[in-house]
Amino acid sequence: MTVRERLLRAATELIAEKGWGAVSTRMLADRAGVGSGVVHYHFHSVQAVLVQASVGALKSAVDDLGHLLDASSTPADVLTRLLEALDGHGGQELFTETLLAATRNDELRQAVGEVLVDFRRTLAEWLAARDVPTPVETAAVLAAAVDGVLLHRALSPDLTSDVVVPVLGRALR
Amino acid sequence: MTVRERLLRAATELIAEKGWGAVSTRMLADRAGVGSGVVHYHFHSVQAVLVQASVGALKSAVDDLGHLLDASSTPADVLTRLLEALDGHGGQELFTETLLAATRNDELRQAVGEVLVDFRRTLAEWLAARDVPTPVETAAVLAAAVDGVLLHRALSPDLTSDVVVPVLGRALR
DNA sequence: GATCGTACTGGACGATTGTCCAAAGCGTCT
DNA sequence: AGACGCTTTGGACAATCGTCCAGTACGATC
Repeated sequence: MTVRERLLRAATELIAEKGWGAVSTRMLADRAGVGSGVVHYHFHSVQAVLVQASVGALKSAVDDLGHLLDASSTPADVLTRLLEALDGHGGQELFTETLLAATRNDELRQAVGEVLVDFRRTLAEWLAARDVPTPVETAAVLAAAVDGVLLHRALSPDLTSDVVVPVLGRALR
Repeated sequence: MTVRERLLRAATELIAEKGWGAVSTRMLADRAGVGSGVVHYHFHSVQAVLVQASVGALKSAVDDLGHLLDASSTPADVLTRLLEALDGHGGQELFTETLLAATRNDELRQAVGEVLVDFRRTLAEWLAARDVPTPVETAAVLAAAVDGVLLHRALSPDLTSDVVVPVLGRALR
């Protein structure tokens, strides 16, 4: 793994652990096992590291979600896999932190917006092919609802797939 | 308004604007229109201001939501009002930031957890009285879904109540 | 009018921040 | 061997951070 990749990896970990606003140059360098100056050699600012790392993680997660949809047959199936996949893929905090940071950073907002539109379109097509009513609107709300569930799950672990899937499943009929 | 109250108000504004980790002593004092030393006169740390302010805002929002439930008759009605109320009540960012911070602060986690349990119980009772299936689980998922919608709405303003209510409404039948 | 306690100010303190840079390490080519 | 370019290091720099504290302002009490 190159130093650049190690820095991006460190960024995704630290955003989830400490929060977007609490990640510093030296934290990144320490976690990546390099000197502190190397951060500004590969990136032109700390914010740039965070943006590239979080957008990269978001894109790779949405890619996985695309493959996941192909392998799913029922709405309950896709909900279960969706929750599992996002949970594993860097943790819920990373995505929430990124969405929140996108609220305050125009460049990030645009990049995240594109990824989100892409995901909603893929999901809407899947829903439409299975005759779910109002697929476009349902996909948009579903994406948001899943994010909310991941966030709440961090505080109340009893919000398992067993609880979530039947309820959200009712919205997919 | 007392200086203490002005500081708490400033804290809720700044958490939403800048993010939990980016609120500083002098920011708080400036926004409240007081000298910088006064923060540690009324509170024993900056974190304490943020915790008290965010928990207070959360409690008052949940209180309003309780009254709101009394005035609502249909599930679609309660969804619409819920989204409106939370949107106005300090903005979506404040609540998301608070939930995220609760992930990293034990004292805050406990306080937020209690408020959340309280809200879910109230909502579950309302749902049960209207014969919505699995009211407890539905209330938990609904609370999470609404939070997710508010977060996504910050990035894609097209996620209006007109779009959200019909979809989530399907989960309440 | 002197004294007292509460509320508040503004600056000091050491630690940490983002950014930049001179120097050094190191493989490749002449 | 020498020169070159890419990568990395560790420290310098001003700015800002959280916290603390000596000193001031002011109404209430004696």
